[in-house]
Amino acid sequence: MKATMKDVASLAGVGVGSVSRVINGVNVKETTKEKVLAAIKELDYTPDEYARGLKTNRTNTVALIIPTIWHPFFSEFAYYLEETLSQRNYKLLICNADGSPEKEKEYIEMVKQSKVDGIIGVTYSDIDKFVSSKIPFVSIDRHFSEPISYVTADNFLGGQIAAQELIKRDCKELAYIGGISPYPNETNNRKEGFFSECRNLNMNVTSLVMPEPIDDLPSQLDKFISENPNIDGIFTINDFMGLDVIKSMERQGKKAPEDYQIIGFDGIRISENKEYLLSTIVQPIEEMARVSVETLLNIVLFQEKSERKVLPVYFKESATTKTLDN
Amino acid sequence: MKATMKDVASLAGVGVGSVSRVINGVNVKETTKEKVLAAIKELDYTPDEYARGLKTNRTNTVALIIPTIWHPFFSEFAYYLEETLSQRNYKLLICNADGSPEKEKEYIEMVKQSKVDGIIGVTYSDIDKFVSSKIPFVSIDRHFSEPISYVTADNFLGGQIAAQELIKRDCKELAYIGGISPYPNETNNRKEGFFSECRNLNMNVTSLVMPEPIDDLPSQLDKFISENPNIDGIFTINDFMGLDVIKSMERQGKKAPEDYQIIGFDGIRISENKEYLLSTIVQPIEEMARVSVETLLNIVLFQEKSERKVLPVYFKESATTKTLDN
DNA sequence: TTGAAAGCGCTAACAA
DNA sequence: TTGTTAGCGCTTTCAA
Repeated sequence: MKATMKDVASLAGVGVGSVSRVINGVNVKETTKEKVLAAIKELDYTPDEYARGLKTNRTNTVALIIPTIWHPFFSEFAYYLEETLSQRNYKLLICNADGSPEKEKEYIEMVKQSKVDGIIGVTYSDIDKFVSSKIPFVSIDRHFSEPISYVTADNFLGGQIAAQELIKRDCKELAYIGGISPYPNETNNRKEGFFSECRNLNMNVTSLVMPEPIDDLPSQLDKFISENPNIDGIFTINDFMGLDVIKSMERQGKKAPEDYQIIGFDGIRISENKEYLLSTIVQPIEEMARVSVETLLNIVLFQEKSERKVLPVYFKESATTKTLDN
Repeated sequence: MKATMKDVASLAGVGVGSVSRVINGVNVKETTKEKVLAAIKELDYTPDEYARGLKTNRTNTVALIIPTIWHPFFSEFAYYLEETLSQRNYKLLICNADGSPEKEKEYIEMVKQSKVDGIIGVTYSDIDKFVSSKIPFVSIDRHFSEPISYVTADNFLGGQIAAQELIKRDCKELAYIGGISPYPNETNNRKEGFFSECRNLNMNVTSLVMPEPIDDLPSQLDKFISENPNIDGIFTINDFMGLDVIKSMERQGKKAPEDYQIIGFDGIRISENKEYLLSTIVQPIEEMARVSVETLLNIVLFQEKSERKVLPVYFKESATTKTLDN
């Protein structure tokens, strides 16, 4: 049978209060402490988190809601989240919401049930109603109507940088390719930034904007590309879309960076120490994770008000753009 | 303030026992049930999992210990685990152990602390001492000395299949390339299977076996490849190693499948709906996840004895082997 | 079929 | 600095 605090107390010949104090590191005489510690070791005692949580109402657990963990962006994000949380002695629960508002709601309920202390969520569905500003919630890449905390990369800036880099590399015919979600979404600013910068620099842009869920993506890409054969500089809403565009281009016999140049967005890598899949605007995923944890724990622990953090992005050259010599 | 069972009971005009019974679906008169349900809705009540866990000693949570979630094999595995667990109303905690036995131990302790009901672990370090057969633990890809449950793909068979497929495709000079861990490890059977089949078919095999942690992998590969210029069929311990070999080959101006053919192991895909990275022996990751959950919950819920499951693998052709016409 | 009441293992307030 | 004790919100006897 598992040892309880009472067992430790009686073996050590002290009260349960003292045992509790030793464990929580408050005022205890050295000799008492030693006796208790000896008893703890003797009985191989570890405190029951459930009983503790019942009193303190804290679980030291945070839930992450994402569309799917089976995606390098989210798995990298989850990796750094867990690392950061672990340092603060917190645990990480994973929820693959797959765009299901029910499942997102279920996890949000867990805060009320005190199964988790707070939530970090990358959610693209419409769950405003469930996310009241009273629960500790940090959103990634998304504004809610309520004053919810969020952490996001500077998507607008990313779009601007993409335009600059393509133009610097002598692209004459620019294109933007991406999907568009029915829900308000930070990623849309990537397009805005790109267009804005092109306008400033007096460049023309063709675009293919596909409503989500996207139906038969390859055909749509093939069609767009063959209808616009002179395109030589492409910015895609994210790296995965970039990969699809590259494949479509291949089908037309075109290769980057010789025949065209392309920049994605996200900065995805398959795994640590692996390369970027294409030239891309990198989101500072590790920093986003750290800032998310910090923001969330500030709310959980100190009831801080909601905060909004926008983090910088940068261009990372890989194999799909020409190297500038200078 | 959060509503408690007591609040519901007094609003419904019944005792807390009845509320509990309604929630747990046991013998209650219909009229009572209705009153209670109404009160629950009225107060937006949800049971506190902590209090419940304290009594029942169950958390409906399972922990997954892996080296890192930032790896497509593990993130796919975690994806299917979460999906399966979710159907059974269980939650999934993630632990990136990064090969740290301390962190693995910490999570194993969580079973004792009743923070989780059981553990599914892919662990390559030496933690036998902590994993007693008394705690609900399902190991992936690894034998422990104690009679611990495990689920694994048929690595030996995979190695055999790889040999067959390369030979079928007219490879004459075979090679095996992989790392080797100081801890007993299922993945070693991949090599054994490959060698065994080559022996049966009277084929010679060169091999590069590097002790882990591997120091300066690219140089070792370059050296091996330039010293063995006639190799035309390669089997690597896993897909990532395969990718590294492909890069090394590229540095020597060789391209698959024209100049050589290569088969990896794991069946990694970046994300759902994406392609395999190279021709490979596919582990049935989804099924491994389902079987792991089933095995674990049988132990947790029904105290079943440990089970050992070996699941089949299969060859999946992709761009790095020649297509057989028949 | 029910309500009352006894704990589950812990923390924290209180009194000593 | 301590031991004692009252709950935290729930489940589960036990009587009624």
